[in-house]
Amino acid sequence: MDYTSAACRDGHTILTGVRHFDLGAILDCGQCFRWEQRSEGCYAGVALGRALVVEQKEDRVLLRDTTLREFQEVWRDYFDLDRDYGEVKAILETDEAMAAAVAFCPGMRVLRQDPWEALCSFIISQNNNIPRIKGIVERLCRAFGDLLPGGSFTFPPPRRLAGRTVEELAELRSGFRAKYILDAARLAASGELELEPLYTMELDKARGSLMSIKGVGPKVAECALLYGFGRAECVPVDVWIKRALAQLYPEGFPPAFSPIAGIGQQYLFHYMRKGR
DNA sequence: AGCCAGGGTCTGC
DNA sequence: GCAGACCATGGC
Repeated sequence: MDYTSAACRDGHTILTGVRHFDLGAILDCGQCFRWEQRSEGCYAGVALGRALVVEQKEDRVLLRDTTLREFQEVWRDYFDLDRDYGEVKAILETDEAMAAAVAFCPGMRVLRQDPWEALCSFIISQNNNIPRIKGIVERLCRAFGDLLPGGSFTFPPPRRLAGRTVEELAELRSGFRAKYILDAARLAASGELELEPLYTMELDKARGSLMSIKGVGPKVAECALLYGFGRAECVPVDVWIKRALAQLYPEGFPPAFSPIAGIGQQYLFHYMRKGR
């Protein structure tokens, strides 16, 4: 567990002794698209149907207007706080190149996001850049999500999108991805594609299942599994990771990485893009 | 103007 | 199986 204590004061939950946790890096490294920086170390966003303002100062993390119960039931898992990233990094640091990536951003973590949101967001991500992905996702939520107190919107569930038309989704300036979003929503809403089993299904079966969606190839499937279904073995290979693999790991990642290779991928991705 | 952005599909060999 | 055209959009 990567924090010492959680306590509620004046309606806010305060975590102390938080380790291996760099809020800014976690929320702005291309794994999620619904958080905006408000000020230094302070971010506002929506996840799992709830709005949150969260702030980090050194080893303390403040979750505004959050009961202890909500922290325990929702955010503790979302921020992957039950995982000991000391152990993860001990494995990764046995490798020289990965040790450099970890050293560049020791506070990186992989979030446990809502599966549908992760799937849909990474469908939108294809051949796209992060600011524009965020824009499309935001317009999608404003158009079809539920209004929350405070003015933000939830991510619309499959049922809500399944009845839309390609034209309506294209109005979000999602381009050629509109038909893919719709196909995913219809499959998920009809039950033809069940998401819940993908948490535990044999990996190659899960990959195949996701790739039955139009517009979902190996990269998007891997992203959905890693970020949405907590499958830490999954390694999305985009152009950056492809370059890194070619240069540093022509034989692939060391086998010892396997159970947490996807987390290693996140350190490496961030290092490749933002490091030096 | 041309290239790139956390890719995938479709076609032709 | 694999290369190449094409796909919408926006920033640089």
